[in-house]
Amino acid sequence: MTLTKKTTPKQLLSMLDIAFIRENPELVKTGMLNKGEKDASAVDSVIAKDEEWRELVTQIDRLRAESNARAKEIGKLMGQGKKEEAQQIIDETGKSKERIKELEEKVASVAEERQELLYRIPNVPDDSVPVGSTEKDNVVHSTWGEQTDEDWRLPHWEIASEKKWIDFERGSKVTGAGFPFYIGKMARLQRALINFFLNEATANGYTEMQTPYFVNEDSARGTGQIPDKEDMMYTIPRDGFFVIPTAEVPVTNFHRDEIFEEKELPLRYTAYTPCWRREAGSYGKDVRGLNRLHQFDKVELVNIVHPEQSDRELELLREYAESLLKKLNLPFRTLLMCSGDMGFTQTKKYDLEVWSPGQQRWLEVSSCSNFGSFQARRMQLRFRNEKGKTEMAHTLNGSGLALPRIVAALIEANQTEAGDVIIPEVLKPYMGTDKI
RNA sequence: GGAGAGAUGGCUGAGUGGUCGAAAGCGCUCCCCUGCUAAGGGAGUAUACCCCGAAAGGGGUAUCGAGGGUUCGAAUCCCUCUCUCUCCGCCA
Repeated sequence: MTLTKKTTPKQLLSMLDIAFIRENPELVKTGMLNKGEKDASAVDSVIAKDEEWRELVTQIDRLRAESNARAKEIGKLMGQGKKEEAQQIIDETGKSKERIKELEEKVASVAEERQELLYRIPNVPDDSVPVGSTEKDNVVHSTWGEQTDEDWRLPHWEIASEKKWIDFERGSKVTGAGFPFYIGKMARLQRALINFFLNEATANGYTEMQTPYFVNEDSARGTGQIPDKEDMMYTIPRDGFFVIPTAEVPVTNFHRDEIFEEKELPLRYTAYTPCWRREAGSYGKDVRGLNRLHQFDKVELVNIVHPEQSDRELELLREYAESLLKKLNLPFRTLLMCSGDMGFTQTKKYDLEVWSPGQQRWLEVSSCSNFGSFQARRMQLRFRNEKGKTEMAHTLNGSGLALPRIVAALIEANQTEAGDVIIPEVLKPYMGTDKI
């Protein structure tokens, strides 16, 4: 692994490869429209702007080459003591300097315009992604377990408040809505799930990490939270930090500006962190109980892989996340997200939704995504291929898993009519008890 | 928080205005020699972008923590910022 120095000046940051856009404009436009963008004119604009940029760069490079040659000649003459001849060349040089300066200013502004356009172009969906506009167009990839429907089952917030397991009111007092306290056995259950998920991940080849919970602006940009999802994050303006909305941000940025040897791939990391999300605009039944919080716990999985492996890796990641739900014995379904519902940065995405028998609805507990080279390009995360050339790696991530909705479903699915909650087999060693 | 020192290529580390993208050593790759568990000789070994070329390859520009300035010319001089280390203070 090689650490390169600051290879990501902002004006060079791109998301899709400009060369790829240039060569496949129609493909990129179609992808953009399928993802629900209103128009795809940014594609033509960026190609035109890039053309302009390249012409300017060529001009500047030529002028600089001339200027460098003159400076070298002066150096040589000075060394030989021919001061007058040197002075003659110096006198001739003035004008080209001004011209270069002028062009440099121009190229900087053109580069910025080009970059702005480039940022607006989303990743191209994979061929296997269904074209669609809303969540209704998502395809059910598979389902597992029985979707129970029994009248006596209570929603988790009723059970939890009855048992004094989760205190939303005091959470509101101490911090605000969406910041609950977990108490007693429920705190223990959280800890049990975190340990279970981390142990499963490390047993499956993931390297465990503990990460910073605040990141700087470059990192937020690297994984695409900026400018795409800036409003999702809490900020610490005084120190210029962003509070992480997911461990994906610090973990993926861990290798920013690095070049790997091909044999070092794939890299697999897992990290437990709390996640903070502003969730502006949410309301109603969506935010009831544990359904949507401003702070929640999650174990995240991140893979950095060879481009040829990423399709397969996404399936492995999905199967791994599904295996956790099976071990917890929680019925779920897996959705293949349609083009319009999958987000700006992904090429393909699966959502895992667990069945909530107390609420009679599906709750998303994991999202497994392939980003292709999109994030990698932004972060300059590369490897040296067999020809010795540097190439962008592919990145994937997935939740494995997010806790609150697991807890919700688990409480509701495992409640007995006597009012107990049965602990799933795999969690018993962590809980030290059969039921709570 | 106070005081000081520093930031050069994968690593160590030279270089205080002129053929410096950067000495030397280490590491790594390839070749040669030898033949014995180790050594010797040679060559190569940063990243990004632009131009030419079908390609192989060739030409050019930029980068010595980041940004700006002085100069015909900056790793070297000036300014701002960031980070690291040492000492003091504080602290889980």
